[in-house]
Amino acid sequence: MSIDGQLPPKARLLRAAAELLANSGGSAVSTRQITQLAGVTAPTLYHHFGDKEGLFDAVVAAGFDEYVAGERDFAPSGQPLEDIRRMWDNHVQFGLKQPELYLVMFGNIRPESRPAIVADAEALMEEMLNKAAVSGQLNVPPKEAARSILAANVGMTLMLIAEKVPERNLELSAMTRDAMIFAVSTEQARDNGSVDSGKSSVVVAAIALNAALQASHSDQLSSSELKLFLEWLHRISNSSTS
Amino acid sequence: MSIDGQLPPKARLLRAAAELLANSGGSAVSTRQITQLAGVTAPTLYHHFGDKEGLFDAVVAAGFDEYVAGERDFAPSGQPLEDIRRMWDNHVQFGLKQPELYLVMFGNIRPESRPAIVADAEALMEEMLNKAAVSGQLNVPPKEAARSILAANVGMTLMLIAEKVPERNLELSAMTRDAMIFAVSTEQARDNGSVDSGKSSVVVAAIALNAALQASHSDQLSSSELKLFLEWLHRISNSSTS
DNA sequence: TAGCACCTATAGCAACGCTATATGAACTGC
DNA sequence: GCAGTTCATATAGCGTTGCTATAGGTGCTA
Repeated sequence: MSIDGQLPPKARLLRAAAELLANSGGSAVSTRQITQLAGVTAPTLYHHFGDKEGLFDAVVAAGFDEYVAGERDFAPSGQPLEDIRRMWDNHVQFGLKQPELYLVMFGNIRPESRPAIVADAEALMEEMLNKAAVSGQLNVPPKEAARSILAANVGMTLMLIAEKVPERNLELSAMTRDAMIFAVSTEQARDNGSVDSGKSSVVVAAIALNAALQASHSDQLSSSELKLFLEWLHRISNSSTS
Repeated sequence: MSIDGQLPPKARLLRAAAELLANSGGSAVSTRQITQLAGVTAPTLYHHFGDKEGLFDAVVAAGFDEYVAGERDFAPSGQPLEDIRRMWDNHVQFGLKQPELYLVMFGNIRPESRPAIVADAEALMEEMLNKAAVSGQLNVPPKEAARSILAANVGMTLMLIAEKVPERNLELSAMTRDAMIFAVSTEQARDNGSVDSGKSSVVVAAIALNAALQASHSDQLSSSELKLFLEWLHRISNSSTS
């Protein structure tokens, strides 16, 4: 009933915490449980991780690597918006496969305090959306698009986790996913065509140019010029989120 | 430093819990804090509410009444989908105005366990969507639509709560809201028209009829006939969430 | 061999949720 | 008017929680 295998105590603590978390069924996990399973006494935990939250952060960081690996594996299909769809589904699958870990990562909301991991996940999605923006497929600045899509993605995943397994309806996720992607994409990026979103082409072009410049680190302008130029573009881009 | 006013201990406990919750800033609130502020000893709490969660449930129930009151005040505009928009905004405003209470209500997710309050909020939205479905404005069964919209609504609200006040961007909420409503509505319900969702008119009609029958408790069919009929309609309706 | 980090254990603190038990107050039936 | 019952609150304390002051052991370098 303990984790051995000649591993150093730090690794044993991490493994014990992850294992207890995965099998906790949602109820709390105590430091005493963790240290006992790791075959270690209390102060060892605090020596290596500072406090309980530090340990959980470390577990989360490991979980995030796995999460990112899943996101990146699917990435380059050449169609950025298609990649966003896969990202969404991968996010949901990650949450349903490891609900307790997911809840620690994305379900621990506190007012005015964004966990680092959420910012990372958002950056990952923004990076992908940037490619869509460069090719003029985005109706909205990538940052805002990423934030909205991820919020809906997290909300949907949390709802699915809260539901009993046989009642989980992944079609709801698919519908919401497509609705969000549709909302942020330009008409030429859509299959069904013929929707006038009311956004002028200059705004779309500004969004695309903004994204392209940030991605390419162009040398054709001095850094101060570039800074001003980017700020100007940023203002135009943001005026699109009416 | 205590709540008096000749109120009975039960009411004082409720008020103390709500006040501490509102000012906790996200950190945990202990039963000892609550009972001390209420001017009462520990067993009194357990006599009236069973346990800590029971007390919080009672606080949440009171908060939910306030939430429902806000939702219902805005309700009957004659345009159900417009009412859904207001519902969404009201939900977000409620969350931003009382973030701690909101987090207890909607942020306490545990695997395979849906809090009663979520089901209530969903029923409230489903009720409203039913009106839209009756008039043929819904592309998707009301239950599924309510679940999806609410999931996105909660996700967006949680994201906004986690952001620092000056950085909260309500336009993201508006965009996501419109995207969700757009996704579940039929073409004739949309302002921009001319989008073919690929749903056949018979499916939309089935959804509308299904909603109308459930709302009216029609007497024109026997209960066994009605049951079979509803099941049949339900199957057609659900085939629309492709 | 001496000294020095590094790591782990012994023992225990304050705070937590909760409860077994007892006492007072209010109502009920005769 | 009084005993019996029920409701409501208090005293005191249990077991568990996250965390730490302190000390001892281990392996490396000088």
